[in-house]
Amino acid sequence: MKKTSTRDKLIHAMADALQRKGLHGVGLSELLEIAGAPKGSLYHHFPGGKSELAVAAIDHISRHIDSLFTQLFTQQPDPLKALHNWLQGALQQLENSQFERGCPLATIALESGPEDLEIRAALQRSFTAVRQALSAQLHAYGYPSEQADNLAALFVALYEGGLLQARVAGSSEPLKRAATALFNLTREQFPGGVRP
Amino acid sequence: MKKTSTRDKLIHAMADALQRKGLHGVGLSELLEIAGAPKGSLYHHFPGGKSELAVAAIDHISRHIDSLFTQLFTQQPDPLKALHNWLQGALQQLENSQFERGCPLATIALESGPEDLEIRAALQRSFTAVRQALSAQLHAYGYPSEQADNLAALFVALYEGGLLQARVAGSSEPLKRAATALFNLTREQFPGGVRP
DNA sequence: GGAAAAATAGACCGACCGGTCTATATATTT
DNA sequence: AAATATATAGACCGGTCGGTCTATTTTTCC
Repeated sequence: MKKTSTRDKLIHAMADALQRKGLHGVGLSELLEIAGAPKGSLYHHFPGGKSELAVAAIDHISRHIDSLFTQLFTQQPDPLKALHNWLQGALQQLENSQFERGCPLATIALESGPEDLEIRAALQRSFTAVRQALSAQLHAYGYPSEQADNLAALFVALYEGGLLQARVAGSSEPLKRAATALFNLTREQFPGGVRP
Repeated sequence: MKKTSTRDKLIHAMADALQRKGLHGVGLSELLEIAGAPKGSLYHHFPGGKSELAVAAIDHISRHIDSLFTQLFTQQPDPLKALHNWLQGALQQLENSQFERGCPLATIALESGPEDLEIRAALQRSFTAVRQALSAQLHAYGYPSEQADNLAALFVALYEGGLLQARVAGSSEPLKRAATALFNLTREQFPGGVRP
């Protein structure tokens, strides 16, 4: 009862490859083998070829992050604790994959140039959405919207920069340390001002 | 009176390419054209080919960062202010290049897999050195060494994650916001405990 | 100035890249 | 069942990839 369409298998294969090695790091042949599809299918579903598939994968990943967030913030109403869980999950995934699976969008974000218009647009949409979702939660928690925006950007930076460092180090330590530093700092400051 | 050796021109071309497009984003032909060197010279100076050149470029970049740090921390004894200047400089460079030049090591850090042994080792050395240099400054400023290590990792994450977000956004805003958030937080906490 | 070493030069190579094209099979619709 | 989309299949292509190899020039050193 496998219902996954060829199209979805291609998107999934690309998404996985993006997380592991980035866009330039995967060849079409590898992608097709993983997806179990012939070349004709790829260009039938994605006439734009590799980059159109990449855009579809980015959008897919973006939706996934979205649903992950709503889940996290529902389970844990305190957004700072929810963010802590988010980082924990990402770290878990990184460790379970021998430090291969970091942020699924970071690599292509750095690989892509200004000439890759649609890829860039998709990435921009996704990152903006993440920051907004995060900021909204912080704002609802009590942070003034300006501070919430700033803190959202900082948490995304912690996620990206922390995963990158952990990947290079082959150890979770850098991310854990960075997260500890930030959470210690936030613990001493509450939305309205100083701790009661 | 141009004294730059072919070897150095190759390293420089590679370093620039790594910052702009990463390792897989550049071809040897492009590298050679920029450096104004023939293929024979490349394989004379770097028998290991592209990846050996990449390692040399990483080491070069690492030394550059080192000297930049000593300069920054000499000009500005307060390490937090020095770090602020560091981020400002990186942002300047990003803006001046139409958001093409981010961290020179980040892209290859995400592209490289566990099979790229020497590249990984070079990256690991470099990132570890950066965190250590930074932590030492914070420690000398008064932070207990544990906290200094944590804060160092957080600042590197801010740099990496902030530049990545700014690059994707085509705007300095995300990095500025993240930096503002972090500096506001640190301003309220001093090494020994709470502000006097 | 002549031998040896270092560096430059670029033709050449097989492998693989992303992409196109035609043919066949499978649903879908009438 | 016939007709028509839709999807699968993979041979094929030109271009570029990183890398090798031989020949020549330049520098170094005695």
